[in-house]
Amino acid sequence: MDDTDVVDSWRELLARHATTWCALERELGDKHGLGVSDFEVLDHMAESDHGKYRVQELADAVHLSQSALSRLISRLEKAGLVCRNMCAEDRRGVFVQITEDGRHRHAEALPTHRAVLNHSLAPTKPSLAP
Amino acid sequence: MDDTDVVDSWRELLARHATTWCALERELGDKHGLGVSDFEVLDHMAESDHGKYRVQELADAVHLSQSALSRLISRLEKAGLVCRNMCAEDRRGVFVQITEDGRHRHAEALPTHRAVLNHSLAPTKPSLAP
DNA sequence: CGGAATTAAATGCTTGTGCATTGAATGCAG
DNA sequence: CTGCATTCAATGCACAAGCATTTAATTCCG
Repeated sequence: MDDTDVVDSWRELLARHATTWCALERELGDKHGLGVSDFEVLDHMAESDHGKYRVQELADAVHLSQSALSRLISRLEKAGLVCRNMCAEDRRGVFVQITEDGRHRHAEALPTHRAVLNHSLAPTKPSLAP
Repeated sequence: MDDTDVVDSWRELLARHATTWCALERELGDKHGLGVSDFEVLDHMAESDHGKYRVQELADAVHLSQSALSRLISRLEKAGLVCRNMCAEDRRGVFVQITEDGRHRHAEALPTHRAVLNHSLAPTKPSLAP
């Protein structure tokens, strides 16, 4: 049994992750004033129409801790991209909802996001070179 | 042209990264008192015999900024796993070298590292199920 | 040779993150 | 109904990471 395979693919994963994340951070930050996690959250919320999410749900989606997400939401809320709503059935829970501004910013940033991914993730996907 | 492919593979990459990184952090931390980046640096230095590396070189290897690595080295140095040596040819440069203790800790942690990778990264590699 | 531009690494500062705790609301058992 | 355990989200706290700056040594060019 050769661990080398796994180690290699882990290293490659790390490299791809670092490169892409970094590029996203730069592009999204410079052009739209968003961090990668910010975008990821908006992206998730923009996907569905109702747009009501529990904090923990979002935390799982973007692979952040509950506390990190709580603060992230606070920042987005302050920026007006998201709002918190009391949820009637369970009053300790909170519904996070994307605002119109949020949808707008997300829509603006989306092409940038896709572009970076295409540029940064494409090379190793299918072999394009004949 | 469908961006969905790229987006999906990015999300999968994020998920794999988060899961694996998290597991490594926990296991390496609990069992050996090492962070993932700590291990990554030691792992890199343990590979070669001479074991002399420039700071920037290591920074590239583990995908961290130069400043982050400078402090990381400081921590490892304080822990006695690594030492800094003046490099004679260029006196602003620094050679970082793994110590015997460092090699020892690395050797101890290596099985844990491999185990986590095998467990956490295997599922999606080759299809084992017939 | 001497001064300007460059490079290596360290440090000040700010920020995002995780862990642990807290506070509030719910659920469950007696 | 009362009390205890559980759950959701927010907050205190500590820390690692990146950016910008600093300090020191080197290189380049006149």
